[in-house]
Amino acid sequence: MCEQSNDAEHVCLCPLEGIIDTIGRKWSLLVVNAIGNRGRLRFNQMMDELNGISPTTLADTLKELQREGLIKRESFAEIPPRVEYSLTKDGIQLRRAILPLLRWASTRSTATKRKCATAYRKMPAHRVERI
Amino acid sequence: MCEQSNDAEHVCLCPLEGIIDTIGRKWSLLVVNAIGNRGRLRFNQMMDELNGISPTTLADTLKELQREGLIKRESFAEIPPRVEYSLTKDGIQLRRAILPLLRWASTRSTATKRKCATAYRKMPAHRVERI
DNA sequence: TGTGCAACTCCAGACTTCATAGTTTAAATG
DNA sequence: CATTTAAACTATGAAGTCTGGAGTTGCACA
Repeated sequence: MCEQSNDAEHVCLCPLEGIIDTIGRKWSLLVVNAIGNRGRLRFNQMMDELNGISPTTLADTLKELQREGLIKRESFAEIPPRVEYSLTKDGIQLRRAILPLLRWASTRSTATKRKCATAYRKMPAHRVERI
Repeated sequence: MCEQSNDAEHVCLCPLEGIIDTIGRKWSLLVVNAIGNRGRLRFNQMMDELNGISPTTLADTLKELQREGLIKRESFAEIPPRVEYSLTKDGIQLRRAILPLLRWASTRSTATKRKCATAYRKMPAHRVERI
């Protein structure tokens, strides 16, 4: 624990202690990115975008992100009911911090696998880049 | 699956499909950063730096990162045996891509919790920044 | 009456992580 | 000669997380 350490050279990683259980979840960062991608997103839209996530996990992840103040949930009293998720200020900053990681993942994937290459060429840059 | 989609507008996240099981692990990114932080690191050094990880998890994570070509393992025939881990070229790029995320985590942590503030002030910048 | 939508919840089984204890090897120590 | 030490793990059993699919709720619309 760094609060007990008096070694000035010690590299303390404990800023992550509070947040690791949130952003360490398998899908957290991708959920944040997906929401930031579109501005606002609904549950089933996320299910479509995040290929492979289960509704249970998505629900858990959304609750956790909301608890940490990274996303905002708004529900509208309509029939059928509608719920929209968007990023908070903190969430927007997190999303900005994730972008290099996602770019790394894309370049790696296209370099090593060559799958989805055409789909990528088709995709307008602002879809990935814009906040 | 994006390879079957002919919708040019569809935002495809499948570059992540191959890598999500690796970087989606709870400690993967922190392990990569810890190694990059120091250049090369040994098992027990990582156990010290990554506060909270268990040896089982660390071993699994290292194997997975190695399998994906992100880190390199070198063992020396000494007594007691010594093993050192370092980043590959790919790993170095990944680490670069992670830095904004870690910086976000630090600012958030100091802003919201005010723990470890002195420890952070003590820490020389190059310990976090250098590759 | 019946179908459909939206946002979930529930469940069982699989996978991941946790904490702690133990293994291996041989030099160094008592 | 017996014990200790050190590093890098492995073993174990329990707890937490993820998966995939089915079910829930409430009301509009056919």
